[in-house]
Amino acid sequence: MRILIADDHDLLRDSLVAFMQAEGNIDTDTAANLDEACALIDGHYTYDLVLLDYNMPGMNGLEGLKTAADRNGVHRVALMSGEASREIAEQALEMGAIGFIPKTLPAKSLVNAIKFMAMGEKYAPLDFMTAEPEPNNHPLLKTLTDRETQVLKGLTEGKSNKEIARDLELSEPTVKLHVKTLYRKIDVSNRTQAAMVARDQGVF
Amino acid sequence: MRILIADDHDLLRDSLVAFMQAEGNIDTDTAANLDEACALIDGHYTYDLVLLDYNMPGMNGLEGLKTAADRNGVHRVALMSGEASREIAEQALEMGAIGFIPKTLPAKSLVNAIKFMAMGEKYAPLDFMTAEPEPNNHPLLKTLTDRETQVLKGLTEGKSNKEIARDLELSEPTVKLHVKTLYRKIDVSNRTQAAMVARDQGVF
DNA sequence: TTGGGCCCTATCCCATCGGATGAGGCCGTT
DNA sequence: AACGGCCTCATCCGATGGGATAGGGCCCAA
Repeated sequence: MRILIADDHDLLRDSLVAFMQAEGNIDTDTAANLDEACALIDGHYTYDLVLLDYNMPGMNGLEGLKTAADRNGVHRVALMSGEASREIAEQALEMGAIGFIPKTLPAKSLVNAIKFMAMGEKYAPLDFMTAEPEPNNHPLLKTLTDRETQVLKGLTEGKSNKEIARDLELSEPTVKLHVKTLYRKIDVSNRTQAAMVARDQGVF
Repeated sequence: MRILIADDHDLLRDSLVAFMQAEGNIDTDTAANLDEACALIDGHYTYDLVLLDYNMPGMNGLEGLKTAADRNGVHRVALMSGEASREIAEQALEMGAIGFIPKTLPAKSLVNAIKFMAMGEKYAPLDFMTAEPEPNNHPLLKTLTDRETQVLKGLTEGKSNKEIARDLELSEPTVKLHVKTLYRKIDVSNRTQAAMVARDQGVF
């Protein structure tokens, strides 16, 4: 069994390799970015599993997943990430990834998941995938009312007031009011800044 | 010597602990999020170094750094991150962090850096800090001209066309032109969407 | 030299946004 | 009962944004 681990974190990569070797019977190659990974994939080995980090040079979100998955001789590609959300995991699986691994997993589960996928099984940690869209305890949202939060979400999606109004079944003036008040609360002066703040804080 | 490592990645945490123990003479506590870390800090141990992951639950950007640094008995706090940019590193150091560690460091350097900081020295990897604001090979920017790229940067900062024009020493109509054309190129219909796309792709 | 790409500027138009003001309804606490 | 918080809607205003159109300049390649 041969797997390829692509991640730009030296420590994580080496730790994983050590663990996999301890399992015996598993050959592990590594790459520090997508290009290196692709070069190895195009090489003379066939991998039972290609494990890609979501946040590594060359990935550009889920584009890199497609890039790697479209190569000859690639059977199974899995995504690995430290911070990615359920949505990204779901998108990856929809795009044909055989699995998704949050780096927050304990080492043992991590190794098991990799072996599991290398054998052709789909894998995604149940508790992670079934997690509620999170109650969102974010401090920034603490200061916002329900409506304001909904409106802010609309802003982060680049919607106009009119669109937000339609989606929430409100009148436009009402939306504008919420917009204005939430500007004051998070201390910004236009919708783009509001959206960026929300994104920066990882609210949604 | 006693240090506290706070990171939500089980594997990374355990690996680091193993490495530190192998060094001997270093007691290492761990936490999986900021709250746990703060609880330990408030406990009966005094840490020579508190190492915080930038992307862990409770951090909310650099807020968490302040939260931890403001506690009693905290001498030295360092930030650790897998993907953070130079700017964040610089901000952290400005805020009083004793160091910044990219997780992309080889294990050996990582351990040395931690020991270094625990002894009271400031640390930041030279090649990382002095790296150019990166030529930015991002594919999205490949399709944009220089001016469009500059304008897009302005958009991600939530600026108005007028502000962008002033900053770039252009007239407002010119900025509007660039804005319009870059909308077409990245297939969005307003500035907020453009800003979000740029942010999602990690362009700036 | 004749394009074409990129850059700059200008004007005009309408839609949208940001903000202020006023008003009413609902609900829970005081 | 009175108040405050939250939600709703309306009208009006000036500023900004999105888009079209039209012009000119520069430079490089065909």
